[in-house]
Amino acid sequence: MGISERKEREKGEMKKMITTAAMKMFLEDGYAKTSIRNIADSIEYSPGTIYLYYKDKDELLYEVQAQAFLQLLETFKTKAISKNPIERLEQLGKAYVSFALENPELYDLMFIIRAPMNVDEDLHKDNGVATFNCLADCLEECMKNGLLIFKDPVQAGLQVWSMMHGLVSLNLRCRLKVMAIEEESIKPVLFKAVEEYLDSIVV
Amino acid sequence: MGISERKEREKGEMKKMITTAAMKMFLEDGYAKTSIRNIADSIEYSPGTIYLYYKDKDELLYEVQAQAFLQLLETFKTKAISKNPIERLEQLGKAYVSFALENPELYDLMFIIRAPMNVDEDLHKDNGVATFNCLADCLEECMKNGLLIFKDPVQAGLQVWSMMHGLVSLNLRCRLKVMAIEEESIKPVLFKAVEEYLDSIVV
DNA sequence: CAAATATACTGAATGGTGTTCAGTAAATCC
DNA sequence: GGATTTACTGAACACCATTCAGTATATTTG
Repeated sequence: MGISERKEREKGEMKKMITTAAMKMFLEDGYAKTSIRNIADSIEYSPGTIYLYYKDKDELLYEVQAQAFLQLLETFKTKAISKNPIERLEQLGKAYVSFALENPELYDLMFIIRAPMNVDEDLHKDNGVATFNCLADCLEECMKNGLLIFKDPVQAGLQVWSMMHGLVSLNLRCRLKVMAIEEESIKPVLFKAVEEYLDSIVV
Repeated sequence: MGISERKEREKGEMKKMITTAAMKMFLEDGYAKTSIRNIADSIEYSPGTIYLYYKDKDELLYEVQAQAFLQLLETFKTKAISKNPIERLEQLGKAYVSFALENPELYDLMFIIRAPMNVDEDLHKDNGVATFNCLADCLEECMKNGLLIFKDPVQAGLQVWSMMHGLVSLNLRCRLKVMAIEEESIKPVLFKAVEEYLDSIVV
């Protein structure tokens, strides 16, 4: 019967409505300053209704994080298209840094809360994994052709991602202030860092 | 007259009493779960009293952060003592990673909140700067002797710090899960990363 | 079709939060 | 010794996340 299907669909639409409003408000006002009440207000439902669709505020955040990782994955797919794996690696790195610079609040959201993939064994649709694999695959292709200094693919992924994440997260937390880098030169400085670093890991 | 001096001293003692309790509770229960009321309770004063010494909860955090940076600086000074700047660089890197692994809550506290040094022009006693300079000085000495691949000292500091921060912060936010690194091998894997990376930047 | 049930939603209530401020009591000053 | 400054209190304010008895609508059953 079509009724249960319609119900399912309506449930999905409601969840989307909530997450869309939540994402908008998280980005505009920050996670901490966005209350369930505010979200409920903005979609014209009572606060209790949100709890019929999401266990708590954290679960709402996880949903938004999943969407954010998907967004980053999309960026990778459109910006890192070179057939040459080394070139593609640079495209990935710059896409990552650009993403963080252009969506600082979103990037922050993706890394605020500890253990967002803590449902552990659960088959939590993990966009984070898919996004990381985009990088891992590229590194693997580079290494297969002996183009990188790494011997261990785990180390390769760890080090490259750490460098990218380190660059953008130190910037987002304003820790670059201690290096006296002026605001307007941040982007070129970070891009230079990506280029120099990637140059330093090709054989 | 000695009265105002005693008052000054007592004020300082009170501030220390508050920050000590705050640090303890931030580390035990986390920043978000620690309330001004809880802190007041633990030192047996009323909530209002805390506001006579600190403007708000954030200012309390900044104080704790300053102390944490001082603590990291101390770690650097005791663990990075080699005369050889390249050796010292490795000691610094490992000290940094160890510090984060051994004090995860503290490290988190140092990088949770956006713009902690946002009093800007104010001569906010900046332990963060002093700590970073420890690294910057070491890098400068290496570069002066032509031991590193870097040409620009700013890039050197940025890249090295980014790698260290990236490694430990991805770990703290449980983002290493996507690489399927087992819990017990995290420390050796991170140390290996530090060694490999530093090897890759010496000429 | 009507009664029974299931679903979707409400909004007040609970027990918290950061922060303020009138009031009080003690210490210091004149 | 009276006036004033200082240190502190704790109730009050405006929020917060979350829960849950109650209601109204939709669906199913007899």
